[in-house]
Parts: sequence; C-alpha cells; structure tokens
Amino acid sequence: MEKAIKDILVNGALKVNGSLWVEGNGKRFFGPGPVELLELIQETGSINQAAKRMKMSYKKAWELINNLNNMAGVPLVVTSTGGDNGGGSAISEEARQLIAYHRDLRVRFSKFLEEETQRLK
Amino acid sequence: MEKAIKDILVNGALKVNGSLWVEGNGKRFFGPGPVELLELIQETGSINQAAKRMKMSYKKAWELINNLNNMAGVPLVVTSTGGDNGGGSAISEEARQLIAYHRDLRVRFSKFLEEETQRLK
DNA sequence: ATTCGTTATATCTTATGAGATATAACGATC
DNA sequence: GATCGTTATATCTCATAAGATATAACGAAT
Repeated sequence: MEKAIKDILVNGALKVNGSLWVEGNGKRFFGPGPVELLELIQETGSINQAAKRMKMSYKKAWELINNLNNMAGVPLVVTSTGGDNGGGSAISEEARQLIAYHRDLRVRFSKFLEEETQRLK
Repeated sequence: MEKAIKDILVNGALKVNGSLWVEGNGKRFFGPGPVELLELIQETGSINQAAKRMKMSYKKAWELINNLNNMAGVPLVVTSTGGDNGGGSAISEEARQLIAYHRDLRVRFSKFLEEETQRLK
C-alpha cells in the first residue's frame, strides 16, 4: 500500500489551506482583507476608526478603499469630509452585496479545504 | 431582482481565483512554487539548472529546498557535491508522491474555482 | 471665526526581502 | 594535483514596501 502524504512529514498536524479572491480582469480585486475593513466601516461609520480596529494604518486603509472604488464601477465606500462630526464614511448597497457574496464563498471554500484535508489522511 | 456581482464592476472579465498549499502545523509547507522546482530538478538533475529554468536565483531555490527538507521527515531532494559532473541533485520517491498529490489537488481546485466563477454571473 | 474629527495627500524614514557577488568545499576523472 | 560544475554559504547592495509624521481641506455647530 502507498504511504499517505501525512506519513511523509514529521509533524502530524497537516492540513490543506488556501486563500481566495475575486479578480477583475487579471488584477486582484476583492480578498479577505477588504471584507473585514468594509464591515468595520459599516459598523463605525469611519475609515479612521475601522482602520484602528484592524490595527491598520489610515494610509493603508485609505489606499485599499481607493483601489476598491477605482476598480468597481460603483463606489463601495462613500465618504464625506467636514460636517458636525468631522465627516465620515459609509458603505454602499453594492458593498453589502459583495460582503454577503464573499461570506457565502468562504463557507463553500472551507468545506472544500476540509474535504481536501481529509484526503491527506 | 438582485444585481449579479459582475454588474457591480466596470470590467466584465471577473473570476474567482486563489491559491492552495499544504500546511505542516500552521506553517506553509508545500505550495505551487516548490512543485515546479521539484519537477525541474527531477528533469535536469541539478538545482542550479532547475533554478535557471525558472529564472529564480540559486540562493532562493536552495533556501526553498532547504526549508522543504527541514520540514519533511524524509529528504525530498537529495544532493551530492563533487564527482564527475561536479555533483547534482535528485528528488526522492516521497517528493514524487507529493508532486502527484498536488497535481490532483490542483485539478480539483480548478474545478472549484470554475464553479465559483460561474456563480458570479 | 474657532473648534472639531474626519478625509485626503505628500514626504520622509525605516524595515524587509530580493538579488548580486564572491568564495569555499566537494570528489570523480584525467 | 589540476580541472570541472555543482552544492553550500556568507555578505553586500539595492529596490520595494511599510510605517511614521505632518498638514491641508472640509463643513456643521457654536
């Protein structure tokens, strides 16, 4: 009988893992990072606070969002500067759809990874 | 009716993509890069030549192989220095098994990605 | 007009990784 | 023992990424 893959390695705890994203003509468009950020913007109403929650610099968060908005035909994050509370941000309906889609996608992917990990043994 | 995800984006050519690897207790162990390198070592009998084919520096190739051998309980690449042709390298039977496994894995993963890409539309 | 917290942007510094280069060790062949 | 092409390893430089810092613009509220 052929050896199982797991017997090739010293460390027993083997598993298949991976990551998934949506590409818009060849360029990575929407991965796991943005999802969390969008959710936090929805929750906090602010890019700044969302970034802090993720321990991400404002700069990085802003660049990420800027990319997203540029690649999408519809703005995913809509911002306003100034105003009573200095301004703020919200996510669009389309962003909510993307988040929901990605959540479902991740569920199916987890199942796939689980099955493949089983197959190792 | 709800908009399809693809209608959110300007660029029609949307697809789901991703990458997959095998983890040995939390650390990435075997991804798509090593597979190609191992195959080329098998083909050329030399780390040096394999690296050149991949346009990878010898250093990087060697580090990659060293990691692999360290994490695996069994050496995946066996090398010899000196000798009639200066030395050379070959891959072990276990490496061949890993390559075969990963090839099958990629086939199934492609199918998964294909299905998910369909679902976008 | 001053205050406020946010968005938006530029710039500078620093850390990390990648690549380039150099060199020793090796051992069969001649 | 000289030659050869390879493995093995150290070191140095450089490009790119990441982070830190600074600052302007904004507009409602007072």
